[in-house]
Amino acid sequence: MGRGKIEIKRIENSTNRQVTFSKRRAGILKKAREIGVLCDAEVGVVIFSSAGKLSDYCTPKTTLSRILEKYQTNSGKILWDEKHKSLSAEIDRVKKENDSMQIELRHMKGEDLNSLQPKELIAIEEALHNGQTNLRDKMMDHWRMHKRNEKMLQDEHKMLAFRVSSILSEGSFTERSLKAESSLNSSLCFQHQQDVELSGGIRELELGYHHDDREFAAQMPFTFRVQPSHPNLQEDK
Amino acid sequence: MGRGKIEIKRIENSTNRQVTFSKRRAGILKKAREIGVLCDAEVGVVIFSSAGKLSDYCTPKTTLSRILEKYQTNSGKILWDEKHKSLSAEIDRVKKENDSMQIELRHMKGEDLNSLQPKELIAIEEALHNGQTNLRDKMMDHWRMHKRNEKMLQDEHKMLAFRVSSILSEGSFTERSLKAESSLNSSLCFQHQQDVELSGGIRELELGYHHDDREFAAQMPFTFRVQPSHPNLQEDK
DNA sequence: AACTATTCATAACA
DNA sequence: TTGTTATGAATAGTT
Repeated sequence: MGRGKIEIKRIENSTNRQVTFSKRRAGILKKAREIGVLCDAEVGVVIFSSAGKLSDYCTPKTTLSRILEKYQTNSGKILWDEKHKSLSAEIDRVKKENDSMQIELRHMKGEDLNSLQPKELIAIEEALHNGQTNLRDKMMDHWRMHKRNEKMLQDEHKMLAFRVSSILSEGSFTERSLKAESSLNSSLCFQHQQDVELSGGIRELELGYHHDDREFAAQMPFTFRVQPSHPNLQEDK
Repeated sequence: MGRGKIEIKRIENSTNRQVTFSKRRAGILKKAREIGVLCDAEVGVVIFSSAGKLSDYCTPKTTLSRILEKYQTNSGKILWDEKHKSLSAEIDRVKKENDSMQIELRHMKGEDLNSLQPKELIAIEEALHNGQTNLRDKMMDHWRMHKRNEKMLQDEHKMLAFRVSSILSEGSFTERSLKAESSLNSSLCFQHQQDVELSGGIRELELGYHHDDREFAAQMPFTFRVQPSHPNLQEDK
Protein backbone atom coordinates (compact mmCIF):
# COMPACT_ATOMS: atom_id res chain seq x y z
CA MET A 1 0.00 0.00 0.00
CA GLY A 2 2.44 2.46 -1.10
CA ARG A 3 4.50 3.26 -4.10
CA GLY A 4 5.88 -0.23 -3.93
CA LYS A 5 5.56 -3.40 -1.98
CA ILE A 6 7.91 -3.80 0.96
CA GLU A 7 9.20 -6.87 2.65
CA ILE A 8 8.19 -7.24 6.26
CA LYS A 9 11.56 -7.01 7.92
CA ARG A 10 13.35 -4.44 10.00
CA ILE A 11 13.84 -1.15 8.18
CA GLU A 12 17.52 -0.45 8.46
CA ASN A 13 17.42 3.24 7.59
CA SER A 14 16.75 4.84 10.92
CA THR A 15 14.97 7.94 9.61
CA ASN A 16 12.81 5.85 7.39
CA ARG A 17 12.05 3.51 10.24
CA GLN A 18 11.00 6.40 12.44
CA VAL A 19 8.71 7.82 9.76
CA THR A 20 7.14 4.47 9.01
CA PHE A 21 6.67 3.91 12.70
CA SER A 22 4.75 7.16 13.09
CA LYS A 23 2.53 6.47 10.14
CA ARG A 24 1.78 2.89 11.02
CA ARG A 25 1.31 3.63 14.68
CA ALA A 26 -1.35 6.19 13.75
CA GLY A 27 -2.91 3.56 11.52
CA ILE A 28 -3.06 0.96 14.29
CA LEU A 29 -4.47 3.35 16.86
CA LYS A 30 -7.12 4.46 14.40
CA LYS A 31 -8.03 0.85 13.67
CA ALA A 32 -8.20 0.11 17.36
CA ARG A 33 -10.54 3.03 17.89
CA GLU A 34 -12.68 1.93 14.97
CA ILE A 35 -13.06 -1.69 15.98
CA GLY A 36 -14.04 -0.52 19.43
CA VAL A 37 -16.82 1.63 18.06
CA LEU A 38 -17.96 -0.54 15.18
CA CYS A 39 -17.93 -3.84 16.99
CA ASP A 40 -18.50 -2.79 20.56
CA ALA A 41 -15.20 -4.32 21.56
CA GLU A 42 -12.78 -3.52 24.34
CA VAL A 43 -9.30 -2.81 23.11
CA GLY A 44 -6.05 -2.00 24.76
CA VAL A 45 -2.90 -1.22 22.82
CA VAL A 46 0.55 -0.38 24.08
CA ILE A 47 3.38 0.43 21.66
CA PHE A 48 6.99 1.33 22.31
CA SER A 49 9.05 2.70 19.46
CA SER A 50 12.59 1.42 19.06
CA ALA A 51 13.64 4.71 20.65
CA GLY A 52 11.50 3.79 23.68
CA LYS A 53 8.76 6.29 23.08
CA LEU A 54 5.42 5.13 24.42
CA SER A 55 2.05 5.27 22.73
CA ASP A 56 -1.09 3.68 24.00
CA TYR A 57 -4.74 3.41 23.35
CA CYS A 58 -7.62 2.10 25.36
CA THR A 59 -11.31 1.85 24.57
CA PRO A 60 -12.96 4.81 26.30
CA LYS A 61 -15.58 2.85 28.22
CA THR A 62 -12.96 1.05 30.26
CA THR A 63 -9.39 1.32 31.52
CA LEU A 64 -6.22 -0.52 30.76
CA SER A 65 -6.27 -1.89 34.31
CA ARG A 66 -9.66 -3.39 33.86
CA ILE A 67 -8.83 -4.80 30.47
CA LEU A 68 -5.73 -6.40 31.87
CA GLU A 69 -7.59 -7.79 34.81
CA LYS A 70 -10.10 -9.32 32.46
CA TYR A 71 -7.21 -10.56 30.36
CA GLN A 72 -5.71 -12.31 33.34
CA THR A 73 -8.89 -14.04 34.43
CA ASN A 74 -9.73 -14.97 30.86
CA SER A 75 -6.39 -16.24 29.67
CA GLY A 76 -5.05 -17.66 32.88
CA LYS A 77 -1.76 -16.00 32.04
CA ILE A 78 -0.35 -14.15 34.98
CA LEU A 79 0.88 -10.65 34.38
CA TRP A 80 1.61 -9.55 37.90
CA ASP A 81 4.16 -9.84 40.57
CA GLU A 82 4.29 -12.04 43.63
CA LYS A 83 2.09 -9.77 45.65
CA HIS A 84 -0.68 -10.11 43.14
CA LYS A 85 -0.25 -13.81 43.01
CA SER A 86 -0.66 -14.08 46.73
CA LEU A 87 -3.70 -11.84 46.68
CA SER A 88 -5.21 -13.87 43.89
CA ALA A 89 -4.45 -17.06 45.75
CA GLU A 90 -6.13 -15.62 48.81
CA ILE A 91 -9.20 -14.80 46.78
CA ASP A 92 -9.32 -18.30 45.39
CA ARG A 93 -8.92 -19.80 48.83
CA VAL A 94 -11.63 -17.68 50.39
CA LYS A 95 -13.98 -18.26 47.50
CA LYS A 96 -13.50 -21.98 47.76
CA GLU A 97 -14.22 -21.81 51.47
CA ASN A 98 -17.24 -19.74 50.61
CA ASP A 99 -18.57 -22.29 48.18
CA SER A 100 -18.28 -25.19 50.54
CA MET A 101 -19.97 -23.23 53.29
CA GLN A 102 -22.73 -22.26 50.93
CA ILE A 103 -23.27 -25.89 50.08
CA GLU A 104 -23.29 -26.92 53.72
CA LEU A 105 -25.74 -24.16 54.54
CA ARG A 106 -28.00 -25.22 51.71
CA HIS A 107 -27.94 -28.76 52.97
CA MET A 108 -28.81 -27.60 56.47
CA LYS A 109 -31.80 -25.86 54.96
CA GLY A 110 -32.79 -29.02 53.17
CA GLU A 111 -31.86 -27.76 49.72
CA ASP A 112 -29.83 -29.40 46.95
CA LEU A 113 -30.05 -32.81 48.55
CA ASN A 114 -30.58 -34.81 45.39
CA SER A 115 -26.98 -35.78 44.79
CA LEU A 116 -26.37 -37.00 48.32
CA GLN A 117 -25.98 -40.54 49.55
CA PRO A 118 -28.05 -41.87 52.47
CA LYS A 119 -24.95 -41.71 54.67
CA GLU A 120 -24.55 -38.01 53.94
CA LEU A 121 -28.23 -37.33 54.53
CA ILE A 122 -27.91 -38.98 57.91
CA ALA A 123 -24.94 -36.80 58.79
CA ILE A 124 -26.97 -33.70 57.95
CA GLU A 125 -29.84 -34.97 59.96
CA GLU A 126 -27.59 -35.37 62.97
CA ALA A 127 -26.26 -31.87 62.52
CA LEU A 128 -29.79 -30.50 62.40
CA HIS A 129 -30.67 -32.52 65.42
CA ASN A 130 -27.69 -31.23 67.37
CA GLY A 131 -28.55 -27.72 66.29
CA GLN A 132 -32.03 -28.12 67.65
CA THR A 133 -30.79 -29.57 70.90
CA ASN A 134 -28.43 -26.67 71.47
CA LEU A 135 -31.01 -24.17 70.39
CA ARG A 136 -33.55 -25.63 72.71
CA ASP A 137 -31.16 -25.32 75.65
CA LYS A 138 -30.60 -21.71 74.83
CA MET A 139 -34.31 -21.05 74.55
CA MET A 140 -34.78 -22.79 77.85
CA ASP A 141 -32.36 -20.34 79.43
CA HIS A 142 -34.34 -17.46 78.02
CA TRP A 143 -37.55 -19.03 79.19
CA ARG A 144 -36.24 -19.62 82.71
CA MET A 145 -34.94 -16.08 82.96
CA HIS A 146 -38.29 -14.88 81.78
CA LYS A 147 -40.04 -16.96 84.38
CA ARG A 148 -37.74 -15.67 87.08
CA ASN A 149 -38.45 -12.10 86.09
CA GLU A 150 -42.11 -12.81 86.22
CA LYS A 151 -41.78 -14.35 89.65
CA MET A 152 -39.83 -11.38 90.95
CA LEU A 153 -42.36 -8.92 89.66
CA GLN A 154 -45.11 -10.96 91.15
CA ASP A 155 -43.43 -11.00 94.56
CA GLU A 156 -42.93 -7.29 94.32
CA HIS A 157 -46.60 -6.84 93.60
CA LYS A 158 -47.49 -8.95 96.60
CA MET A 159 -45.20 -6.95 98.81
CA LEU A 160 -46.68 -3.71 97.57
CA ALA A 161 -50.17 -5.01 98.11
CA PHE A 162 -49.25 -6.01 101.62
CA ARG A 163 -47.72 -2.61 102.41
CA VAL A 164 -50.68 -0.76 100.95
CA SER A 165 -53.19 -2.74 102.96
CA SER A 166 -51.05 -2.26 106.09
CA ILE A 167 -51.13 1.48 105.59
CA LEU A 168 -54.86 1.42 104.92
CA SER A 169 -55.62 -0.66 107.97
CA GLU A 170 -53.90 1.97 110.14
CA GLY A 171 -57.17 3.87 109.79
CA SER A 172 -56.58 7.11 107.92
CA PHE A 173 -58.16 6.49 104.51
CA THR A 174 -60.57 8.27 102.23
CA GLU A 175 -63.25 6.83 100.01
CA ARG A 176 -60.87 7.00 97.07
CA SER A 177 -58.19 4.85 98.69
CA LEU A 178 -60.82 2.31 99.62
CA LYS A 179 -61.56 1.76 95.96
CA ALA A 180 -57.85 1.35 95.32
CA GLU A 181 -57.67 -1.34 97.95
CA SER A 182 -60.37 -3.52 96.47
CA SER A 183 -58.92 -3.14 93.01
CA LEU A 184 -55.49 -4.20 94.23
CA ASN A 185 -56.81 -7.20 96.04
CA SER A 186 -58.59 -8.64 93.06
CA SER A 187 -55.70 -8.26 90.66
CA LEU A 188 -52.74 -9.01 92.91
CA CYS A 189 -53.84 -11.77 95.22
CA PHE A 190 -53.33 -14.90 93.17
CA GLN A 191 -51.32 -17.01 95.57
CA HIS A 192 -53.89 -19.72 95.08
CA GLN A 193 -53.03 -20.16 91.42
CA GLN A 194 -51.16 -23.45 91.34
CA ASP A 195 -51.18 -23.66 87.57
CA VAL A 196 -48.84 -20.70 87.28
CA GLU A 197 -46.41 -22.68 85.13
CA LEU A 198 -49.05 -23.62 82.60
CA SER A 199 -50.95 -20.40 82.20
CA GLY A 200 -47.92 -18.11 82.34
CA GLY A 201 -48.07 -17.28 78.66
CA ILE A 202 -51.53 -15.83 78.93
CA ARG A 203 -51.24 -14.04 82.21
CA GLU A 204 -48.08 -12.15 81.42
CA LEU A 205 -49.86 -10.53 78.53
CA GLU A 206 -52.33 -9.16 81.05
CA LEU A 207 -49.58 -7.97 83.34
CA GLY A 208 -47.96 -5.97 80.59
CA TYR A 209 -44.35 -7.04 80.73
CA HIS A 210 -41.43 -5.17 79.23
CA HIS A 211 -41.21 -5.45 75.47
CA ASP A 212 -38.81 -8.31 74.71
CA ASP A 213 -40.32 -10.76 77.10
CA ARG A 214 -43.82 -10.14 75.95
CA GLU A 215 -42.83 -10.68 72.36
CA PHE A 216 -41.16 -13.90 73.34
CA ALA A 217 -44.25 -15.14 75.06
CA ALA A 218 -46.55 -14.17 72.23
CA GLN A 219 -44.53 -16.08 69.66
CA MET A 220 -44.28 -19.28 71.64
CA PRO A 221 -41.72 -21.31 69.65
CA PHE A 222 -42.07 -24.84 68.34
CA THR A 223 -39.68 -26.19 70.90
CA PHE A 224 -41.97 -25.55 73.83
CA ARG A 225 -45.13 -26.31 72.01
CA VAL A 226 -44.07 -29.82 71.10
CA GLN A 227 -41.85 -30.48 74.09
CA PRO A 228 -44.26 -32.53 76.28
CA SER A 229 -45.02 -35.24 73.75
CA HIS A 230 -41.76 -35.25 71.81
CA PRO A 231 -39.98 -38.55 72.53
CA ASN A 232 -36.81 -37.78 70.64
CA LEU A 233 -36.19 -34.54 72.44
CA GLN A 234 -36.92 -35.93 75.85
CA GLU A 235 -34.51 -38.81 75.52
CA ASP A 236 -31.39 -36.57 75.59
CA LYS A 237 -32.48 -34.73 78.70
CA MET B 1 -12.31 0.37 2.15
CA GLY B 2 -14.80 -2.08 0.91
CA ARG B 3 -17.73 -2.16 -1.43
CA GLY B 4 -18.84 1.06 0.14
CA LYS B 5 -17.77 3.58 2.72
CA ILE B 6 -19.12 3.01 6.22
CA GLU B 7 -19.74 5.38 9.04
CA ILE B 8 -17.72 4.68 12.17
CA LYS B 9 -20.49 3.83 14.57
CA ARG B 10 -21.72 0.67 16.20
CA ILE B 11 -22.86 -1.92 13.67
CA GLU B 12 -26.35 -2.83 14.77
CA ASN B 13 -26.72 -6.08 12.83
CA SER B 14 -25.10 -8.55 15.15
CA THR B 15 -24.02 -11.04 12.51
CA ASN B 16 -22.43 -8.28 10.52
CA ARG B 17 -20.75 -6.92 13.62
CA GLN B 18 -19.29 -10.31 14.39
CA VAL B 19 -17.94 -10.71 10.87
CA THR B 20 -16.49 -7.24 10.80
CA PHE B 21 -14.92 -7.84 14.17
CA SER B 22 -13.15 -10.94 12.99
CA LYS B 23 -11.81 -9.30 9.90
CA ARG B 24 -10.70 -6.11 11.54
CA ARG B 25 -9.18 -7.92 14.45
CA ALA B 26 -7.09 -9.94 12.04
CA GLY B 27 -6.11 -6.70 10.37
CA ILE B 28 -5.02 -5.05 13.61
CA LEU B 29 -3.04 -8.04 14.78
CA LYS B 30 -1.31 -8.19 11.42
CA LYS B 31 -0.47 -4.50 11.60
CA ALA B 32 0.81 -4.94 15.11
CA ARG B 33 3.07 -7.75 13.99
CA GLU B 34 4.29 -5.70 11.06
CA ILE B 35 5.14 -2.56 12.97
CA GLY B 36 7.00 -4.70 15.44
CA VAL B 37 9.17 -6.17 12.74
CA LEU B 38 9.55 -3.17 10.47
CA CYS B 39 10.19 -0.59 13.12
CA ASP B 40 11.71 -2.72 15.83
CA ALA B 41 8.93 -1.72 18.21
CA GLU B 42 7.41 -3.46 21.17
CA VAL B 43 3.69 -3.92 20.88
CA GLY B 44 1.03 -5.37 23.08
CA VAL B 45 -2.59 -5.65 22.03
CA VAL B 46 -5.53 -7.01 23.96
CA ILE B 47 -8.97 -7.19 22.38
CA PHE B 48 -12.24 -8.42 23.81
CA SER B 49 -15.12 -8.96 21.43
CA SER B 50 -18.55 -7.83 22.56
CA ALA B 51 -19.21 -11.49 23.30
CA GLY B 52 -16.22 -11.42 25.65
CA LYS B 53 -13.89 -13.49 23.54
CA LEU B 54 -10.27 -12.62 24.06
CA SER B 55 -7.61 -12.02 21.43
CA ASP B 56 -4.17 -10.76 22.12
CA TYR B 57 -0.88 -10.11 20.51
CA CYS B 58 2.50 -9.37 21.89
CA THR B 59 5.77 -8.71 20.15
CA PRO B 60 7.71 -12.00 20.23
CA LYS B 61 10.89 -10.67 21.80
CA THR B 62 9.11 -9.67 25.00
CA THR B 63 6.07 -10.46 27.10
CA LEU B 64 2.93 -8.59 27.98
CA SER B 65 4.12 -8.45 31.57
CA ARG B 66 7.33 -6.70 30.60
CA ILE B 67 5.58 -4.35 28.25
CA LEU B 68 3.13 -3.39 30.94
CA GLU B 69 5.84 -2.94 33.51
CA LYS B 70 7.63 -0.66 31.10
CA TYR B 71 4.35 1.08 30.46
CA GLN B 72 3.99 1.86 34.14
CA THR B 73 7.44 3.23 34.67
CA ASN B 74 7.25 5.18 31.45
CA SER B 75 3.77 6.64 31.70
CA GLY B 76 3.56 7.12 35.41
CA LYS B 77 0.09 5.65 35.13
CA ILE B 78 -0.27 2.95 37.68
CA LEU B 79 -1.86 -0.31 36.72
CA TRP B 80 -0.91 -2.45 39.66
CA ASP B 81 -1.81 -0.41 42.68
CA GLU B 82 -5.23 -0.02 41.23
CA LYS B 83 -5.15 -3.73 40.74
CA HIS B 84 -4.08 -4.21 44.32
CA LYS B 85 -6.95 -2.11 45.47
CA SER B 86 -9.51 -4.01 43.48
CA LEU B 87 -8.10 -7.33 44.60
CA SER B 88 -8.13 -6.24 48.20
CA ALA B 89 -11.66 -4.99 47.85
CA GLU B 90 -12.65 -8.31 46.35
CA ILE B 91 -11.05 -10.13 49.24
CA ASP B 92 -12.88 -7.96 51.72
CA ARG B 93 -16.15 -8.52 49.99
CA VAL B 94 -15.76 -12.28 49.85
CA LYS B 95 -14.52 -12.47 53.41
CA LYS B 96 -17.48 -10.50 54.65
CA GLU B 97 -19.77 -12.85 52.80
CA ASN B 98 -17.81 -15.66 54.35
CA ASP B 99 -18.21 -14.34 57.87
CA SER B 100 -21.92 -13.92 57.66
CA MET B 101 -22.30 -17.39 56.24
CA GLN B 102 -20.09 -18.76 58.97
CA ILE B 103 -22.26 -17.11 61.59
CA GLU B 104 -25.42 -18.43 60.02
CA LEU B 105 -23.94 -21.89 59.85
CA ARG B 106 -22.87 -21.72 63.50
CA HIS B 107 -26.36 -20.68 64.46
CA MET B 108 -27.84 -23.55 62.52
CA LYS B 109 -25.58 -25.83 64.51
CA GLY B 110 -26.74 -24.27 67.73
CA GLU B 111 -23.48 -22.45 68.43
CA ASP B 112 -22.82 -18.84 69.40
CA LEU B 113 -26.42 -18.23 70.32
CA ASN B 114 -25.77 -16.14 73.42
CA SER B 115 -26.06 -12.74 71.82
CA LEU B 116 -29.32 -13.47 70.06
CA GLN B 117 -32.76 -12.18 70.87
CA PRO B 118 -35.70 -14.53 71.29
CA LYS B 119 -37.05 -13.40 67.95
CA GLU B 120 -33.82 -14.45 66.23
CA LEU B 121 -33.75 -17.76 68.02
CA ILE B 122 -37.22 -18.45 66.77
CA ALA B 123 -36.17 -17.67 63.20
CA ILE B 124 -33.33 -20.15 63.48
CA GLU B 125 -35.62 -22.71 64.93
CA GLU B 126 -37.91 -22.35 61.97
CA ALA B 127 -35.01 -22.71 59.58
CA LEU B 128 -33.94 -25.90 61.32
CA HIS B 129 -37.46 -27.14 61.24
CA ASN B 130 -37.77 -26.45 57.52
CA GLY B 131 -34.44 -28.13 56.94
CA GLN B 132 -35.66 -31.22 58.73
CA THR B 133 -38.89 -31.24 56.80
CA ASN B 134 -37.09 -31.08 53.47
CA LEU B 135 -34.52 -33.59 54.56
CA ARG B 136 -37.18 -35.98 55.72
CA ASP B 137 -38.89 -35.80 52.34
CA LYS B 138 -35.64 -36.62 50.63
CA MET B 139 -34.96 -39.52 52.98
CA MET B 140 -38.46 -40.77 52.37
CA ASP B 141 -37.70 -40.89 48.67
CA HIS B 142 -34.61 -42.97 49.35
CA TRP B 143 -36.49 -45.19 51.70
CA ARG B 144 -39.30 -45.77 49.26
CA MET B 145 -36.87 -46.60 46.50
CA HIS B 146 -35.10 -48.95 48.82
CA LYS B 147 -38.36 -50.64 49.70
CA ARG B 148 -39.28 -50.97 46.07
CA ASN B 149 -35.96 -52.60 45.27
CA GLU B 150 -36.46 -55.00 48.08
CA LYS B 151 -39.92 -55.87 46.87
CA MET B 152 -38.68 -56.49 43.36
CA LEU B 153 -35.91 -58.75 44.53
CA GLN B 154 -38.32 -60.63 46.68
CA ASP B 155 -40.73 -61.16 43.81
CA GLU B 156 -37.90 -62.36 41.68
CA HIS B 157 -36.93 -64.86 44.34
CA LYS B 158 -40.47 -66.11 44.50
CA MET B 159 -40.63 -66.54 40.80
CA LEU B 160 -37.32 -68.40 40.74
CA ALA B 161 -38.46 -70.63 43.57
CA PHE B 162 -41.63 -71.41 41.70
CA ARG B 163 -39.83 -72.21 38.48
CA VAL B 164 -37.28 -74.39 40.23
CA SER B 165 -39.91 -76.37 42.04
CA SER B 166 -41.86 -76.75 38.80
CA ILE B 167 -38.81 -78.18 37.11
CA LEU B 168 -38.10 -80.49 40.02
CA SER B 169 -41.62 -81.79 40.23
CA GLU B 170 -41.42 -82.91 36.60
CA GLY B 171 -39.59 -85.93 37.99
CA SER B 172 -36.12 -86.11 36.42
CA PHE B 173 -33.80 -85.10 39.26
CA THR B 174 -30.61 -86.40 40.78
CA GLU B 175 -29.63 -86.49 44.41
CA ARG B 176 -27.79 -83.19 43.95
CA SER B 177 -30.81 -81.34 42.63
CA LEU B 178 -32.84 -82.74 45.49
CA LYS B 179 -30.56 -81.00 47.93
CA ALA B 180 -30.91 -77.82 45.95
CA GLU B 181 -34.66 -78.04 46.19
CA SER B 182 -34.80 -78.28 49.95
CA SER B 183 -32.32 -75.46 50.32
CA LEU B 184 -34.30 -73.23 48.01
CA ASN B 185 -37.56 -73.97 49.73
CA SER B 186 -36.34 -73.02 53.13
CA SER B 187 -34.75 -69.74 52.08
CA LEU B 188 -37.07 -68.54 49.34
CA CYS B 189 -40.58 -69.50 50.39
CA PHE B 190 -41.61 -66.69 52.70
CA GLN B 191 -44.98 -65.81 51.24
CA HIS B 192 -46.43 -66.24 54.71
CA GLN B 193 -44.47 -63.35 56.17
CA GLN B 194 -47.03 -60.66 56.71
CA ASP B 195 -44.70 -58.46 58.71
CA VAL B 196 -42.51 -57.82 55.71
CA GLU B 197 -42.80 -54.08 56.07
CA LEU B 198 -41.72 -54.11 59.70
CA SER B 199 -38.89 -56.59 59.65
CA GLY B 200 -37.49 -55.50 56.31
CA GLY B 201 -34.49 -53.80 57.85
CA ILE B 202 -33.34 -57.00 59.50
CA ARG B 203 -34.13 -59.48 56.78
CA GLU B 204 -32.34 -57.66 54.04
CA LEU B 205 -29.15 -57.99 56.03
CA GLU B 206 -29.60 -61.76 55.85
CA LEU B 207 -30.31 -61.66 52.14
CA GLY B 208 -27.09 -59.80 51.48
CA TYR B 209 -28.22 -56.76 49.54
CA HIS B 210 -26.04 -54.62 47.38
CA HIS B 211 -23.86 -52.24 49.30
CA ASP B 212 -25.69 -48.90 49.43
CA ASP B 213 -29.01 -50.27 50.49
CA ARG B 214 -27.58 -52.38 53.22
CA GLU B 215 -25.67 -49.47 54.60
CA PHE B 216 -28.79 -47.38 54.57
CA ALA B 217 -30.77 -50.02 56.41
CA ALA B 218 -28.08 -50.58 59.02
CA GLN B 219 -27.90 -46.89 59.91
CA MET B 220 -31.62 -46.31 60.24
CA PRO B 221 -31.83 -42.53 60.63
CA PHE B 222 -33.52 -40.59 63.40
CA THR B 223 -36.27 -39.50 61.11
CA PHE B 224 -37.76 -42.91 60.72
CA ARG B 225 -37.02 -44.02 64.21
CA VAL B 226 -39.03 -41.23 65.76
CA GLN B 227 -41.60 -40.85 63.01
CA PRO B 228 -44.49 -42.85 64.55
CA SER B 229 -44.66 -40.94 67.82
CA HIS B 230 -43.46 -37.54 66.65
CA PRO B 231 -46.40 -35.16 66.85
CA ASN B 232 -44.70 -32.23 65.21
CA LEU B 233 -43.70 -34.20 62.17
CA GLN B 234 -47.04 -35.82 61.77
CA GLU B 235 -48.91 -32.57 61.77
CA ASP B 236 -47.52 -31.42 58.42
CA LYS B 237 -48.28 -34.68 56.67
C1' DA C 1 4.43 17.72 6.19
C1' DA C 2 2.17 17.05 1.65
C1' DC C 3 1.44 14.30 -2.33
C1' DT C 4 0.39 10.40 -5.16
C1' DA C 5 0.99 5.68 -7.01
C1' DT C 6 0.33 1.56 -5.19
C1' DT C 7 -0.74 -2.02 -2.29
C1' DC C 8 -3.81 -3.44 1.35
C1' DA C 9 -7.92 -4.09 4.13
C1' DT C 10 -12.37 -4.96 4.07
C1' DA C 11 -17.92 -4.22 3.22
C1' DA C 12 -20.97 -6.34 0.68
C1' DC C 13 -22.16 -10.25 -1.49
C1' DA C 14 -22.29 -15.30 -2.59
C1' DT D 1 -18.54 -19.95 8.01
C1' DT D 2 -15.40 -19.09 4.17
C1' DG D 3 -14.25 -17.02 -0.08
C1' DT D 4 -14.57 -13.43 -3.66
C1' DT D 5 -14.37 -8.84 -5.31
C1' DA D 6 -15.12 -3.98 -5.93
C1' DT D 7 -13.81 -0.15 -3.45
C1' DG D 8 -12.02 2.94 0.01
C1' DA D 9 -7.91 3.28 3.14
C1' DA D 10 -3.31 3.04 4.34
C1' DT D 11 1.04 4.02 3.30
C1' DA D 12 6.02 3.81 0.73
C1' DG D 13 8.41 6.58 -1.78
C1' DT D 14 8.73 11.06 -3.41
C1' DT D 15 8.62 16.30 -3.14
